[in-house]
Amino acid sequence: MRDKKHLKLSKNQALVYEALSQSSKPVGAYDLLDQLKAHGLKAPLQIYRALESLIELKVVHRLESLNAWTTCCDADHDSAPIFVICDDCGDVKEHIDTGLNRSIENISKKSGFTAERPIVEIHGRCGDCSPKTN
Amino acid sequence: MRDKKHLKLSKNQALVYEALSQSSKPVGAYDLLDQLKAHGLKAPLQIYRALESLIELKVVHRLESLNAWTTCCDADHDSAPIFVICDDCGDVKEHIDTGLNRSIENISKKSGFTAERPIVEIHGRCGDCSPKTN
DNA sequence: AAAATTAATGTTATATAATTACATTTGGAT
DNA sequence: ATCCAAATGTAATTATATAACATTAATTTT
Repeated sequence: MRDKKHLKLSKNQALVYEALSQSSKPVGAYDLLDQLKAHGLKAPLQIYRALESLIELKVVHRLESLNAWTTCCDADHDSAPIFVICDDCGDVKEHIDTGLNRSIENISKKSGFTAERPIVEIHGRCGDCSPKTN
Repeated sequence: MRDKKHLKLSKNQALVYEALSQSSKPVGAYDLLDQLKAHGLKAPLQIYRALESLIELKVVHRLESLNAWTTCCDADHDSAPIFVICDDCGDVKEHIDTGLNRSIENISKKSGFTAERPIVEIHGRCGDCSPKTN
């Protein structure tokens, strides 16, 4: 999102967005709640609602395979976000790949399907965590 | 998996696999439990354990974005299973696509990543459920 | 500025999904 | 027959997410 800086977020949205921004890794809803209790938040729903609107605004993504959320990279988001997840160190990187997007379109077209929310989460080992070493 | 027929499954594994086979859609763990109570199963863990081993055997997949499981199609499973999910009628189809697999490999290679468990779940509308109609 | 509307919040309770811990049984290998 | 690994049984608990209802804040319309 180009104008993350210019977004006017509500109090809870801003708190949740801040917390996600400051984490190097995706964060779960209850972890967010724990952190934000210091700021007066008390109930899971406050977190879930903030996350929902941040996703709507396209500044946050949910990682389905982790039950966790992360801030969006700055890329064009008509295209599918691709997450590469190291199961060893927990590092997660967001990618954009035109080839993969084309494949999704091809697969959809072939079957008369309309892709609206493509989920791509690639689990494995990052370069720093040598594969097959646990 | 080519020899699904020749798999020797344990009692609980067979029950869960049967139940999944007979469903046209992915099924949740507690739904499976409800169905299989008639056959004597009583606790969630019996379901989760059976599912775990069936995944190990590569005859069942978990759909991360649905918290549900489905039987594997017959395709080659060195490649990533791709699920196309209609959010209207709930229909789910498994695809194999060499292009998409190549993309995953490319993305991985570029960043020194080793892909071990690629998750691709494309949500949208199938041909029968006209898009933008809800 | 008052009224109307929409978006966001607060709180409690509940629903849904998955795992931990511990004890026991079964099936196949040696 | 003994051993070992895999599978099972059961209860309790943890983790994740939503429903329901009441209230407040912000924005738009008049």
